[in-house]
Amino acid sequence: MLFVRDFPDEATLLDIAERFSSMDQRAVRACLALSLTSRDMRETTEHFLNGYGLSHGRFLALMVMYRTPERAVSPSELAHGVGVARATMTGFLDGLERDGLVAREDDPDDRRKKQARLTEQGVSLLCEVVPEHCRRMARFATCLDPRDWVTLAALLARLQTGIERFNEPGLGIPPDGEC
Amino acid sequence: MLFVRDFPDEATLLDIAERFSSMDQRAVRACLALSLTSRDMRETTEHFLNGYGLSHGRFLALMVMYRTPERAVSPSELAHGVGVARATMTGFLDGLERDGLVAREDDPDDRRKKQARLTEQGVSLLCEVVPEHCRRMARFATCLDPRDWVTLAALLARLQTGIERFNEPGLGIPPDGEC
DNA sequence: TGCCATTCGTTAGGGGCCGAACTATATGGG
DNA sequence: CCCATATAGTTCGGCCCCTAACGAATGGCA
Repeated sequence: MLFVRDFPDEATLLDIAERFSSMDQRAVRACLALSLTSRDMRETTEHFLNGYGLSHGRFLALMVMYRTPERAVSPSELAHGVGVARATMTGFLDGLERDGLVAREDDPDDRRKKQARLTEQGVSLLCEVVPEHCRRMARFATCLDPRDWVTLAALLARLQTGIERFNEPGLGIPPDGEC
Repeated sequence: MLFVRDFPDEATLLDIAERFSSMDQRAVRACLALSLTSRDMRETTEHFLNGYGLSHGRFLALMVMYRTPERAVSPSELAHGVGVARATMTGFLDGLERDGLVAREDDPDDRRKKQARLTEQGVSLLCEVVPEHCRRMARFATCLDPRDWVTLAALLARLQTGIERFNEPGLGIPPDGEC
């Protein structure tokens, strides 16, 4: 959680880690790996999408619309589906509309609402991106065999519940002076 | 890599995951967990640091200076140590200087350079934050026993090398039409 | 029916982060 | 000695993402 995250280089890392005599080196290394791996997964995908003029957030927005071609989707729904704030979705849609991938229309039933709809251009971009994206993911899934994926998920789940405990009342651990 | 990241809710996730018939569900779940866990670790730390008026990046910058009290550190070194661009470090230092935690001085030997130095106020803030931070980390390390931390690190390392392969020449996998 | 709480999308403003370009300085080779 | 090149720190503009606040519209309830 300290160094964990933006990974100064490994040497710097271990140097810092030394100070945490109370913390297991193995945990430090794993946390570092966790942070790095997550970041790299994200960056790789982002880079792939950038090649098509998309960011990850924008791509997810398109995917949510793509999922339900029969009906248009409101910005709020999109925001919820993608996992960003409504204000953020406004920005995404501004960009997507500017690029001609999406059209915003008024909702005839509720005059507060809008509806976002993929344009033909948007659909054809997805037809280009999605299959390649699928192939990449499928390939990535072969890094571990199914048993290991399950193990990984289980370990992560335990970390997650550990993190949740942090956000509960602060069961104090006796201070140990300095680090 | 697709949905992996900003975690639309679990239901949406699995809904999307269905389309990837070629991809193992177990891998999808683990990737989602990976993304979520990393995000939560990060957020928890960030929240803790915000309570002291720090962001994670700023905190790391302070820590890099704290490590070598005997000599001042240049912004470039700091940027490298923390893992951000030089331009980003300029912003951090602006904030830290404004808050009186850091002083920027000219380097007497090289007039291009500056030197960043913790002020007394900066040191005393760290004295307040670091011990608590250590306790938090030590507590977090107990989520898994050492054996499991090692397992986790090993699995993540395998993922990492898998990701690296993505950035190499594109060994094409035959397209499979639609997803 | 009239009013109030809620929801909609948006705007404003902030922080984190980046790359490119700029200025000042340093340095090595001709 | 001079100039090309490299490096330092900064500035600028951009994207991602957030919260807070807003006006417009809605819907439930007195």
